[in-house]
Amino acid sequence: MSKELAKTYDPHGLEDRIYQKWLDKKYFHAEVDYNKKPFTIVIPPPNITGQLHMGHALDNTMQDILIRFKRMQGYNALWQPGTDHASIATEVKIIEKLKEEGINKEDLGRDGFLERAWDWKREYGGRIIEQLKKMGSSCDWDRERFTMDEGCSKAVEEVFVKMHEKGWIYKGSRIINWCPVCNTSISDAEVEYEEQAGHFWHIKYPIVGTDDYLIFATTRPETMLGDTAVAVHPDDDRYKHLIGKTVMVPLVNREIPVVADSYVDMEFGTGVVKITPAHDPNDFEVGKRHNLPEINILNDDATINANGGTYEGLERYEARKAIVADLEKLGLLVKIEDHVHNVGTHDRCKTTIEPMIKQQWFVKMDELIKPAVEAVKNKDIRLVPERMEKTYFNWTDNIRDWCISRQLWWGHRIPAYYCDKCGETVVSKDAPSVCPKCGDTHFTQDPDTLDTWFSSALWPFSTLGWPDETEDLKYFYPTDVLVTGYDIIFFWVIRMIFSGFEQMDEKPFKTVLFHGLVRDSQGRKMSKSLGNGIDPLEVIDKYGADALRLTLITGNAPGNDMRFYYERVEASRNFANKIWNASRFIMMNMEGKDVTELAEANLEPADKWIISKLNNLVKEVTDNMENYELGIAVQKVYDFIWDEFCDWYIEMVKPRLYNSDNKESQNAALATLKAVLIDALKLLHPYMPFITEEIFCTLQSEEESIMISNWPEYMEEKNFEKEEKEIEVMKEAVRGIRNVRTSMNVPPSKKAQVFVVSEKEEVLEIFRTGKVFFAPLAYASDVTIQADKSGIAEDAVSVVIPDATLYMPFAELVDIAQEIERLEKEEKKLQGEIKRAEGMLNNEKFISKAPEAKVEEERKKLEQYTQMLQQVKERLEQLK
RNA sequence: GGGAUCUUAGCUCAGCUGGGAGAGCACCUGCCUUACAAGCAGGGGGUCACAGGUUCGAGCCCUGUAGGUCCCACCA
Repeated sequence: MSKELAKTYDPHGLEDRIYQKWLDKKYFHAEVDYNKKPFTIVIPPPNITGQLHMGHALDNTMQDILIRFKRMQGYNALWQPGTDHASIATEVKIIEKLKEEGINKEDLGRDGFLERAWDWKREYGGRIIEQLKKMGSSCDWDRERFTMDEGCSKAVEEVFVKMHEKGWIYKGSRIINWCPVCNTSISDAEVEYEEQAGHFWHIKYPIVGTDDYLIFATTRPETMLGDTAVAVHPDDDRYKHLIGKTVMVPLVNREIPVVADSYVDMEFGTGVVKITPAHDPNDFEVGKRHNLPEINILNDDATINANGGTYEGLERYEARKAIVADLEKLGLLVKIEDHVHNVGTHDRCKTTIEPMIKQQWFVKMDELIKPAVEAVKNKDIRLVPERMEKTYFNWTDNIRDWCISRQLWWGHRIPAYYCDKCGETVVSKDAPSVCPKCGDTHFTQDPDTLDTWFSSALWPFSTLGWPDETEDLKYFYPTDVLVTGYDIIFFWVIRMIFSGFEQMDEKPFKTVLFHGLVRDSQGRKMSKSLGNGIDPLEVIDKYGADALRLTLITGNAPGNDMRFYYERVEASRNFANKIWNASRFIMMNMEGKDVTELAEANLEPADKWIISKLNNLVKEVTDNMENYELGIAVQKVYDFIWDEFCDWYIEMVKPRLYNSDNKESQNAALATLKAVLIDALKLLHPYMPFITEEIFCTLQSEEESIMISNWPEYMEEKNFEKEEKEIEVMKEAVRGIRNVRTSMNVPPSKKAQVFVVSEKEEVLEIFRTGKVFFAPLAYASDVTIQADKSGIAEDAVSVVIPDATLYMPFAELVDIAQEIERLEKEEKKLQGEIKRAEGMLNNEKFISKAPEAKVEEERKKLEQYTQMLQQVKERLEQLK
């Protein structure tokens, strides 16, 4: 007894059942095997705080498609999964949760807090993994990793120590971006600039020893508390004489010099800039050049510190108000202008960041970045789409040292120890026992943790066992493709690349495939605050993972954003239903019959036609997929299955199935149906893994899974050009007849006799062979095939196709005028085509410059249209 | 300020190295034809943003213009 498919397609239950089977069978698991070529993808590790969103759904669908494709092609496919500790994002979440319990992190202390964090990880870290499974992701879950597990931590320490020894990781006092809410430094990449309406305060500082003033404009008047100079351009005639003089900072009464620096733009504002080295990156540079003192006026929470004198304790914006008011009282405020400017905010919490000078750990970038630039430049690493290279180089060309220390608790603690006695710094994997400088044995570890991207940067090799020299590493590294959104090029992609070259002396991956953002139906970013996010799990629940996956891939080109709405999911679901029913139809017809293998000798033209079509499809789809054109590839499979296979082939073959007299013909049809369906399912499997598996296994109960079956291959012997052309003629004839019938409002129930007339014997032969299916498709009561028009009623309706004319004499009188009108339209169309072809062929330059094949093609078309036009004209004359 | 990208059917988008404009949805007409009404058959609808240029030939290549989106820089 063969299994049966349920009557209607319903993904519920089916998908979970199948996924469990795959897990049980260990199909996702990959082991080193030198008999096979490896194909490796490392997952962009989702945050443990995360919930699956559409971005994940797209990202993982793409990866799964590639992995399944390569697995079927015979590669040893490894999809390495895992999660990211996401230091700051997670820490913020945990703090929020603690707040609900009325606890703040300091109450718990570092160890207590970390305990809670690990609890969190255990509780929620697995949630997103379960959600990825719902998508059908064929990750090797036996290899699941976490950026803070033992191995990854070991890798982090190894890199830190190594790079420190090399001098590429250093501790320094530099101006960094400070988030006063998260209370930590952040890297340049984490600063998001946001346009804000602000003001320009025009302020004057008295010039010492004169009654004169220097006027300048600032967007942040409160920083005047930390001013240590004012700067003018050295060539500025207005101010040249003041260089070297001093001005008085009001309110704090500090005398500061007027310095000359070409950083000042003479054209902008008044040409005078106040310099606050401790709170502005540019001023910091100016300060360094002129040896200016750096006065920090802010506490970590962005309140004014003791250096702010009477303003101490005020929050930064309160201080601003107070200072402006006080300046006004002193008559030092000239005017206030509206001013729109970009304000740096922390990408996590949107707080306005505060530039501050702090001791932090940095990664020196200038040398490190070189091989990463080179690799992309010489295409050793391929970015898809190529235009992403511009974004990439834009970053690498302007790179600054990477601030990697964070004043957070959740993360990799910096492996630096300070001698309690002499303060000596020792960087090492393990706590040192004796101070190399003073011999003391007491150390305190650096309290800071590392930027979360520091460990993600090592992900492609740390997950394969590095720093140990594992077999996995030797075999699976470098990985093949990285699939990710273009929004994390700077955060992650670049950092993985330079880390790969530095640690492994080899690129981390050969190709980076970028996708865009999934937006809502109006093109807006899906976000929590807008509440416009569509939950992928809800979509899966309603329509199934296959439908969701197909929706995310169709019509989507690499690197482009896409819009998501339910109508598209429905279309995908409908396609699933289509395949389901076609398969059901085929199985019903196979029921109780011994369908043999395909044997070319028995095949009829229609069989060869569809086999040939499929054969070409295999080639095209494989090519597209190798080129990461996933959207194009699946579109072709969709068209083939729906249009060619279902709407044409199945319909062509029905008469043979229903007529059991000719067993051979029936068997050939069934064998073809089955073979073509199976290969089509295979092509579709990477995109819609569940439904294809279900049908595949039901169709042939001895096969255990489509996901470990062989990817179809193009075969020259399956190319039947002659039959392809023949069937196209038949299709043309059927379409022509259907058109005419519709335009004349003839209902399908009303059959008509059809005469096929052609001077060409081979054309007549095509129709003789295909008569069985031609008749029902063309709603013909009877089909007569002959070389001339004898016996055909004068007023029969005619359809002209290349090399043949079809006639339909209807019993009732046909409206001759209408028929003439229709034929005249046809005539006009053909004349247009002829004119076009003649135009080209009469062009001397076209003949001489266009490729031979193209010219020949046009000649053939011209010939054909001329012949068809003649037919139409004859008919017209006859009717008139 | 620099850069990327988009502008194609009513809507959302494909369109590979230049060689007669496509899909899905929506719309109109006719069909419950024994796989499927989540369907079948047919249909309407596009000076491919605009202006130049290169070419035998441009949706595709080049230049410019307009509008949208995004990234980077951050003139205080």
